Amino acid sequence: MTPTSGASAPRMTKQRAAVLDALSASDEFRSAQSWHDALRHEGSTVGLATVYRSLQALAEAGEVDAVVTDTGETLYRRCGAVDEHHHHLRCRVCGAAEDIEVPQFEEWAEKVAAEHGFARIDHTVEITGVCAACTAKGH
Amino acid sequence: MTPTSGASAPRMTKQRAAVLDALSASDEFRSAQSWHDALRHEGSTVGLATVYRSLQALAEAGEVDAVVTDTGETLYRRCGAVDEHHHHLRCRVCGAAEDIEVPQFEEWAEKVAAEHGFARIDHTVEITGVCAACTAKGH
DNA sequence: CGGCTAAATGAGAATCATTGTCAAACTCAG
DNA sequence: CTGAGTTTGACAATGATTCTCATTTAGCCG
Repeated sequence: MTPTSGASAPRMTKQRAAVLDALSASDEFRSAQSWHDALRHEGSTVGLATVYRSLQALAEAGEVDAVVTDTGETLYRRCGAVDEHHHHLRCRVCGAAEDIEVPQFEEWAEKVAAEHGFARIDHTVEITGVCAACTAKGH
Repeated sequence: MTPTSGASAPRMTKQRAAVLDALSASDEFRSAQSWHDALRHEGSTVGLATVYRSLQALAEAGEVDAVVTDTGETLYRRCGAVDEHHHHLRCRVCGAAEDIEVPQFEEWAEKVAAEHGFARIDHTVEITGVCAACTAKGH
């Protein structure tokens, strides 16, 4: 247990590296299963469970964004800018996503939460709609 | 199909009434399964599938709020005020929720979406934290 | 550098919430 | 009251995610 040392870093295995690599190669939101497919197509033999484990670990470490869709699927994406928390505008037809910024939202959230006695705040802001291309197709 | 008539109102069966009733008796966020349990304890014989169907219908009709937790479970709660769209501040330890209002958020969302060419906007704003009571307990 | 031990992996079974199926029960219009 | 079309309920099916466990591997020790 070595209680004196801090949190131990996870081992760097080739499959964990592969997941990290795949994430870095694209900045789309994709499900764990989808990332797994991508890895398989690149010739990797990673198991689905391993992809899930890696993704979860990365999400906890704050290195990837994780959003839960309304169907219960969890989507992951490399978190480009660690320096600033941002939000998303997602097309509910084609899935395309764009980053957006919500000015003053963080401060506002902190303030309201404090007023209600809440601590350790976290928040989710997702805006969904139908993008121009999909609207043109009649959606 | 009767294309001339508008959307037909769903039939009012005793099980649908029971679901509505249960929802009205409490304003907590609970899962479909949890509501089903509650109904069974009240002596109702509603089936789980029926509870799911009713809850979905109500959510689509805007009569109940539905939020998806980070574990993929969908929680439902009677929506007190139909007149205004509101958001929630939820304790991630004990589940308590309070309604909050986000001034100008709707307009802001519309504007940003329009700038990106998106239409038919919808949004989710959830703030989670640890409430005073739970913080006191060491969480 | 070779060995060792605990952590990580992979294949598939298991789990959980939710949805689909279909015959039987029920609502509502006439 | 009666018929036609909905809705229901029991249970199977699905789909995503997690667990199990024997096997492999990373990283440390000598």
